[in-house]
Amino acid sequence: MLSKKTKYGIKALTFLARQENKEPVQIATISKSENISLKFLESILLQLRKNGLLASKKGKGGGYYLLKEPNEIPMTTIMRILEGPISMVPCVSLNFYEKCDDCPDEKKCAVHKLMAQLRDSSLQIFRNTTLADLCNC
Amino acid sequence: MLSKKTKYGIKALTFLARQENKEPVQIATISKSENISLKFLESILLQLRKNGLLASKKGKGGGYYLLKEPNEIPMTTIMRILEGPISMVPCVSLNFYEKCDDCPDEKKCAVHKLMAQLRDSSLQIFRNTTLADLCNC
DNA sequence: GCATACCCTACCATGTAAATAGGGTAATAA
DNA sequence: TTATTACCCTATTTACATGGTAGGGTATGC
Repeated sequence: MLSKKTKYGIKALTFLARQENKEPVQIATISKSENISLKFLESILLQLRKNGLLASKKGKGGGYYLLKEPNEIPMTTIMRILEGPISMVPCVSLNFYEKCDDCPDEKKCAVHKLMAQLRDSSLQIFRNTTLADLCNC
Repeated sequence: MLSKKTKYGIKALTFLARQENKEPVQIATISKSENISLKFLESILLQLRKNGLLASKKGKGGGYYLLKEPNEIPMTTIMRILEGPISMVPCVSLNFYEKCDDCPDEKKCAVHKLMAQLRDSSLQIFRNTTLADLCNC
C-alpha cells in the first residue's frame, strides 16, 4: 500500500510544480487546496527539503518552492525519499538491500525472481515519469 | 512491502507444486524445510484451503495438497488471496476498489494516473506467471 | 481406541502510520 | 527595533496490522 505520506507528498509537489511564478507557497495554502492535515504536511515538506527537493523561505511572504524544474525530477527520487524501497522485498532492492534471514539461497528462492521482475517493471515506470508528467491531469 | 504471510504462502505452494506424487504433505514438513513458524504456516495454509487452492486430509498420512496443476494457478490468484489488492491505492484497484476521501476528482488526481499505470504493469507480470514458473529455480 | 495431523479461537507483543499539540526560531517589513 | 509571519523541531497519542504463540478440539485411519 502507498502510504498517505507519499500520496500527500506527491500531491504537494505537483501543486508546487503547477505554480506559474517561482514564488514560495505557504504550507497552509497547499494544505487547504489538497485536503491535507496541516501539521502532517509540514513534516512531509520538511523531509522533502532535507532531501534536496525543496527549499523554504521563512517570514512573511515565505513558503516552499521547488529547487529543480519538474521535468528534472523523476518519480524514483520522490518514491525513494517518501516511500522507501521501490521493490516489495528487501532482498531485491537496489538501494535498500537486505538479506532475508529465512532464505539460505536467494538464487533458488521462488519469491526472489518474481519480485525482481516486478521491481524492474516498476522502476521502468518511475524512471520514465517525472513530476512534470503528473501535472497534466 | 510484501508481507511474510504472502512470502511464506508462495514458498509453501511451490514446495507442494514440486512434489512428484500427489501425496499430502504435512505442515511440519514444509515448516522445517522452508524455515517457517509452524503455527503461522498453519494459518496460511488454512486460508489457502478456504480459498480453494489447497485441500487437506486429516489423520495419519494426512496433510495438504494442491487442487490444480501448478501451471493453472496464476500469481494474481495467489496474491489476491494472501496479499489483497495488487494496486498500491484502493482507488485504482480492480477487485478491491474504494474511493479516496481526500480526492474530489479521480481523473484530475496526479497519483491516480501513475498508480493505474503501475497496477497494469504489475498485473501483466502476475497474470503471465504461474506457480509452475516459480518452481524452476 | 489411540495416535496423528489438521482445525479453530483467542491472545499478545511489536512496530508503524497518521495525526495532533505546542512551543521555538529565523526572516521580513514597517 | 519590534511585531508578525511562517517555517522548524520534539514529543505524544491513537489506531491498526503484522507476526507469532498457546491451547485445546475434531476428524481420520491404522
